[in-house]
Amino acid sequence: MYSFTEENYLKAIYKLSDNDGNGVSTNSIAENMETKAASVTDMIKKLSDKKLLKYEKYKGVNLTQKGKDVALQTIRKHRIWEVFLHEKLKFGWEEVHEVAEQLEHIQSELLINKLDEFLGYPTHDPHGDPIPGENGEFHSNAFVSLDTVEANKKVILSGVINHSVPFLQHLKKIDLTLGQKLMVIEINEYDRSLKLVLNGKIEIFISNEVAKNILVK
Amino acid sequence: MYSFTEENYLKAIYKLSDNDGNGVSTNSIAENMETKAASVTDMIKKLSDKKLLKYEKYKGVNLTQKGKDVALQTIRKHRIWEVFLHEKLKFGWEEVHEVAEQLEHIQSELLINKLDEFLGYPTHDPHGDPIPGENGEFHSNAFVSLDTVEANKKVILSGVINHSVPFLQHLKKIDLTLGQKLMVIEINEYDRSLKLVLNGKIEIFISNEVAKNILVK
DNA sequence: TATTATTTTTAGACAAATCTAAATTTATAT
DNA sequence: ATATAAATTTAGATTTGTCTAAAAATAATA
Repeated sequence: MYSFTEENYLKAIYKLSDNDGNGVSTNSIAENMETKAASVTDMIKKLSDKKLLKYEKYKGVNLTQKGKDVALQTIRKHRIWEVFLHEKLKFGWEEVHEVAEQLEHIQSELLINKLDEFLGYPTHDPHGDPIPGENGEFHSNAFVSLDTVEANKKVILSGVINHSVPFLQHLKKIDLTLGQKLMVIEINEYDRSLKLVLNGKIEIFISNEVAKNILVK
Repeated sequence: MYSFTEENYLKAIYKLSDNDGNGVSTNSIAENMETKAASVTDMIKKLSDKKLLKYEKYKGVNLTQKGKDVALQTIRKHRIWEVFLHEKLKFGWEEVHEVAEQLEHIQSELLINKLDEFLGYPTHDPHGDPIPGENGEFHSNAFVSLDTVEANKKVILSGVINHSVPFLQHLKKIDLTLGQKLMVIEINEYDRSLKLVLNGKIEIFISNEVAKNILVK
């Protein structure tokens, strides 16, 4: 239906959209996709011809409903594959993204639906990001950032904001993985670094920078 | 490493090779890949430059060891994915090929090895074709065609020669699927059609044409 | 507001893979 | 052995996605 490249553009534009009506700029797309602005202009024209987005010269772009649908289905496939890689094939959460970037472009409705069923209809990927449904609907997750949690309240690590490989590797090393039960037991006044207790036993310290990038519920 | 298209050419040439030193003809490749001879010539030159095959004008091509390795790894990936689709996602054996044609091109050594482990190191795909190992080695399967089996000998359906969707659908409809235990109980002298008994219970008739395309052990 | 600076677009070129039509080579048949 | 047929290659064009360099539009600043 749509090419590998078209799907990647739509996904990038979707993620860059604020839904405030302000068009996504050519440069921001180019930066996000690690390509040049001239290439983006070319592709934008093509996607506009296909009614996947609205484009006015020099004004940036906004996805149409059709464009959003394609983006959401691609994100859905990406995240379902990530669950498969993590849960079934035991990939680390820092390893799943790269492979899922390829798998998300496999064309087969049947495949993704059967995979979804095989995995028990997961609602979140291994980074805690919600998986859109077949019709693009999100069950919003209402997670909060760990640096806003009050002391002595039990929470569960449910997602991350920073998805970078080094960050994910760091968290894994200090046993902060998805589903981890934890409690903030001390908030340092000076730098807002935190002392946590994991599983009611081990105590660890994390910086505010790290805490800001962890989501809990 | 190699493009989608390059892998497909190498796979097709591998399958068309007799290993008798006779080059594979341009036309046979074109026919097999449903493309034009001129396109094949272009691609052949490219693959020859990359030392994946030996090419002399008007003499056809032969894969080098390097070319065979790439072809075998692609076939390995294809067949492992077919097992996954059939065993885990419950695709019919007539449905797996098309999707595996896409999945075989995903680039990740780690992925295919972890998938192989997840599936318990299968030796054959859902059509009974052997799965090459990591180093391209085959455990040859020594199956025989059902039309050569003597009467009253218990055998197990272990593969097919004809891989077409209609043929596979037909077999499934009459309960002839991989692993089915059966016995030839009557061989018609006139047209060499067969009467079979399945699981020691149900009796069915099949034509010689069908029998020739079924492999048993 | 006039002048820079930045962003975006256009123009033209390139690489990959394909095609058609024509030319060339090899095979076949009288 | 010569003519015809079949297979293969070349030449030139096309599509998709990309790029650089230059031009045009918009934004920022003095």
